[in-house]
Amino acid sequence: MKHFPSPSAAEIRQFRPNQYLVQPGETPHAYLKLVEGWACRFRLLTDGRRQITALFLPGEYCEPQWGLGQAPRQPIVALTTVRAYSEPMSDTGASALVLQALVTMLDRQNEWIVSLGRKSATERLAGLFCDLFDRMKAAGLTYGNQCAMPLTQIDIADIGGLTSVHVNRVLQGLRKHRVMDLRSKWLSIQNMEALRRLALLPAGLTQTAA
Amino acid sequence: MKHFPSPSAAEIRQFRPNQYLVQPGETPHAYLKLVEGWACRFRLLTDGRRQITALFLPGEYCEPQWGLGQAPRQPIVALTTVRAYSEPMSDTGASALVLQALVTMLDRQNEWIVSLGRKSATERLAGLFCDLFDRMKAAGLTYGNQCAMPLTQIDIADIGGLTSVHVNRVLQGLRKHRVMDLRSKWLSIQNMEALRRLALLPAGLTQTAA
DNA sequence: CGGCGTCTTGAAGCCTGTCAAGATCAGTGG
DNA sequence: CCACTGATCTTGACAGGCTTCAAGACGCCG
Repeated sequence: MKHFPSPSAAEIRQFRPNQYLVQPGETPHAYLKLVEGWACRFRLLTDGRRQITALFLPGEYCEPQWGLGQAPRQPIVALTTVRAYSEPMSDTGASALVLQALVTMLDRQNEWIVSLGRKSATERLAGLFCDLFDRMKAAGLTYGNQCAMPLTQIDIADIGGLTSVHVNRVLQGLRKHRVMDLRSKWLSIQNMEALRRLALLPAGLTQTAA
Repeated sequence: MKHFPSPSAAEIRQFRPNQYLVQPGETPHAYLKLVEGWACRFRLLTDGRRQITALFLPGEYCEPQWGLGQAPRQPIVALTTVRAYSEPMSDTGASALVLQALVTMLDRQNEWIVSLGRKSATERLAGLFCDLFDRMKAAGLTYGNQCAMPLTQIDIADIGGLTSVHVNRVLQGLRKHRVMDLRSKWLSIQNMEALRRLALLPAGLTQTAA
């Protein structure tokens, strides 16, 4: 965790899986933008229940609200090996890019509240993988209808408010019906239309093989 | 907190229960700040399931992200009679107050994701009423350990991701154990410490009778 | 090759939902 | 002041989605 070799702060930091990018209460000095790897923010209840409240994918800002003088409330931990760019915060206020990231995060959290409150396990997970695939595509990291998906079933459970046992069963269902196949950290979507339908999303205009 | 006595735009608008303050896609011309009454934002799924994604109480800004060039994605409807102040948006960027409101909303949504994902019905509702009571207190609208609570059990269900039947049973449980009593749109908290404990919150420093 | 985390599977149970009916309450009009 | 109407609240019986518990299989790594 060496830093500040040069006076001008611009810098790439590297983290290993399960290493904290930031812990609650730390005062952040820069925006963190992921260059490579995945990270997540989460909350741990006293009895061990865990809920993941945000995922950060390559190209995305971690916690743009730091620019508004907000100290982190929840830890952020690397899910894979992560390389992150530390972008100095300007004193003159947050950039348009950062504010855009903030609004995107708000929207995403809103949708996730709807999922957790009113959708079934299958609908939730279908929606999750639609979202993640789109974000991976935005990062240029998809190959046809496939992309990396470095989450354990336990992670997925902690995103979806489920148990890993049930996640396993839902994934098997999706596999059996040829909707998508998630295996050894690799996602391949066989029927995007069906997946979007399951997620209760409007018909998708994404590319399909057929 | 009134300003802009000039003819230019400063204005109070009134809404009746179930009237929309704003619908998705409309371009907002001003910040809406509630002067009196409650409102909520929600999403309706095609099969009728409803999830409320935010509550707006007196003194609070509806949707501060409008200032960042974001069109509303979900409708906002009045739960009671509402009077709202239309605060003109400055072209020079969002005010510190509005940004503060934005960060608060992000935090609150985060907490609610944790509730919906990992907490039981009782824990969720206890947390909800703690939060609402604190916000009513901030608005100067509490009387001892009591305040107005103009939500139907159906509304509460749609906030908590539950059914109104189950909400009813949870409320009866809280009543029986002398934790709180919600009846005819009036909340009275008999045991704040117990309520906060149920909500899995850190010990509260709020006023108690004992 | 042993160990540890993850994945898979089965059986049993519970929290919450569904369905349905009656009670209570608020508002309206006579 | 009272009957009427629709929304909300309440209660009971039953069902189901998801969890819990437990054990075994698999895969990765030193």
